[in-house]
Amino acid sequence: MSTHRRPTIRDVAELAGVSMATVSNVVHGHAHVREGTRQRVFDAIEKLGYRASRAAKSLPAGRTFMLAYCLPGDTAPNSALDVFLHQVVSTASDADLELLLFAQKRADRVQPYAELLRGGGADGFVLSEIEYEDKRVAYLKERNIPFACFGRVDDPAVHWVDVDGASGIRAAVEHVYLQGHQRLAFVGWPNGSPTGDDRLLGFTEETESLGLEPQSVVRVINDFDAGRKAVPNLMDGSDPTAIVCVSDTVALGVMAGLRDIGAAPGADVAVTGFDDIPAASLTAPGLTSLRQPMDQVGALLVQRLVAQLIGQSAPNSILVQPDLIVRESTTGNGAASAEPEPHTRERNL
Amino acid sequence: MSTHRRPTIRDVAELAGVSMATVSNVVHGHAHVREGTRQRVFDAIEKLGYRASRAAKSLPAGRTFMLAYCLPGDTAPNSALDVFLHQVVSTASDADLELLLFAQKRADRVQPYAELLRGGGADGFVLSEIEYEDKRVAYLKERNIPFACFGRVDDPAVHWVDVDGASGIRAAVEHVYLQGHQRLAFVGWPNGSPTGDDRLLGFTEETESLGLEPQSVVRVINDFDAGRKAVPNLMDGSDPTAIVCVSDTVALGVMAGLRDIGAAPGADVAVTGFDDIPAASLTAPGLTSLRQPMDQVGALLVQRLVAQLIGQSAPNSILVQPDLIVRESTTGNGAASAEPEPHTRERNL
DNA sequence: TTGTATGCGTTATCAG
DNA sequence: CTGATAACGCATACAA
Repeated sequence: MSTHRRPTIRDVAELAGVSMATVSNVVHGHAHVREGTRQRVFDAIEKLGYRASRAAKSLPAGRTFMLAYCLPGDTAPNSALDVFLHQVVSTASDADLELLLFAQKRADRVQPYAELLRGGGADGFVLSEIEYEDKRVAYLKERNIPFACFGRVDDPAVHWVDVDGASGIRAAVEHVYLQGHQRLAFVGWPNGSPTGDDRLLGFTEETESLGLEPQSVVRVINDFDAGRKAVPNLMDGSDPTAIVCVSDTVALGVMAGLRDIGAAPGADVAVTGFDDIPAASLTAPGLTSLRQPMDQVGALLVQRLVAQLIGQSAPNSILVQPDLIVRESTTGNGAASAEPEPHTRERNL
Repeated sequence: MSTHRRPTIRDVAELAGVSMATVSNVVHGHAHVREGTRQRVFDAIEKLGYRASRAAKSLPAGRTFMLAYCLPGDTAPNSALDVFLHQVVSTASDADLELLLFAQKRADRVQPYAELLRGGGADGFVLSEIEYEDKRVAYLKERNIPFACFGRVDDPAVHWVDVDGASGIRAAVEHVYLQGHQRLAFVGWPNGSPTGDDRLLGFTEETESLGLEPQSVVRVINDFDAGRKAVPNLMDGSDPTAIVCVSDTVALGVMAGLRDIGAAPGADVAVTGFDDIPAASLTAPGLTSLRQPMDQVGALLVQRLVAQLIGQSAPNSILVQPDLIVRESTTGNGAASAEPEPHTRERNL
């Protein structure tokens, strides 16, 4: 029928035959309350289905009991967002915090934060897609607003969690090396992205540490076609037998590029990616990749944030390790098993 | 330095030399205010960067100025969520509404809604993953709480937006038919999912309407391997030349299954999917699919919701059309161009 | 046209 | 141990 008015603390108090203050005390365990009244209050709460209204709590407390997260802007469709958000929401919920979502409409990365803050805001922010000299970090830090970053920040006072991309790529390099590959190549992103630079670093470090000659590196934007078109350049001189890529999207492009020039990815040339997007396991051959533990990251971020909110100290920066997922693109048997016979019939070309 | 206290309506009033009520009137355009004072108030607001606090507004208004959305539970990683949420958030923002995210922890689909509602809640809900006889729909409707569903509901009073899956599949069937295919098969989901049933309906309708014999149909869960394993059954008797699938995930599995038995998807057997997940364009051959206009859906849902909130009538149900994206899996030239030479060298097998 | 006073639901302070 | 009361920031009758 009609929307039943939500029960207030006064309703509970009347039903239990006590004052509002006593109800509040019972709920928060503040003062010592006689067991008898305590029980009556709990019964009334149960019976009425009472729960303190967020808005009413907010007002005197000066807090919102909400965390906020700004959706990444014009980036590519992000399947990891799903599990990330899930974990953020449910970890926040464990601390009785809710998650407010907002988005940026213009190019200005800071404006939406400022806007939200002016309107009552949130108790803390989860930031992702951190860039060098991130304006948002500066803005929030200056105002003493609690936040935690998914992505490293070069400031010991800032709380952040990041995936160890360098270590991930090192694992990939080691993996293909153990498969017998000596001539590797790296397809990276353009200079200037913390994540991209970090992953490239892992490649350089590990190939050096293995005593390999300097290996060829090309840089492309994070795009299937860009990866595809990079292959001819790559196979120009050094003829690598394994291509380590900065991302799955690029790696899948590279695989297509290899086919373009008549090479079988996985069989002729090993390929690795990063991120373990769904497509990595949905293609033949499957793409060896590095899975980011987005659930861990989400949980840790919120835990860091909560620690700040309750004024509890804790380590400021955490590096989590990605998991190497080995598939046929580096073992060669996938392409074979998926295509037991050569394609002989072709149409339309 | 320290967090500057947010300016209140009182600060604005003092600076402008008027009362709080006047400020409120100016902001809401309620009463007629003399142009001079109006300007002074606006100046003060501008200067102070004032914006009414959400919590303080909420209390007397009995509204939260927030919409809420419950993240889908244990479903597969959903890259469409990204653009969907983006659109929901930004459309809501156009109506000065924010989006609260929550999640369900247990099997009970209703409990998180009840919980949120008890704690102050939200002004309206966006629901997705609608099932037959959806408990949440019943719960919210019973309590007169505004909501809008992504997914059809068999109740003329309920506001919903859905993608026309039947029509999408009809387009796919027509497309492969025009490519010369007469023996089709459909790989669907198990009975009981509104979306799956709808898509199957489109297949049945269109093949009938084209005057084709009843075509074979198999049902599998929405899983790559399930699709892959379905192929042998499919090729048992009728030997279809085109396989229409209920989803991209299944379709990609089917393509792998075809390779398993030595058939080249795209060249030997046409395959279509649904959803246009990123993987559809990241494989060779590319997968012909149907793209759901998630941005449209998100915007329409919020618009429906807002219409309810301001008591404005509007059509309750909207069916949006998916777009057929034709790729090489139904034209045959993709596999060819991507693999100009047969794979002759194979390792490890 | 503008100002004053009250209430929204909660928590915290202070008496009893 | 328990109850009254002020305050949080805002909107809205109502008064001037």
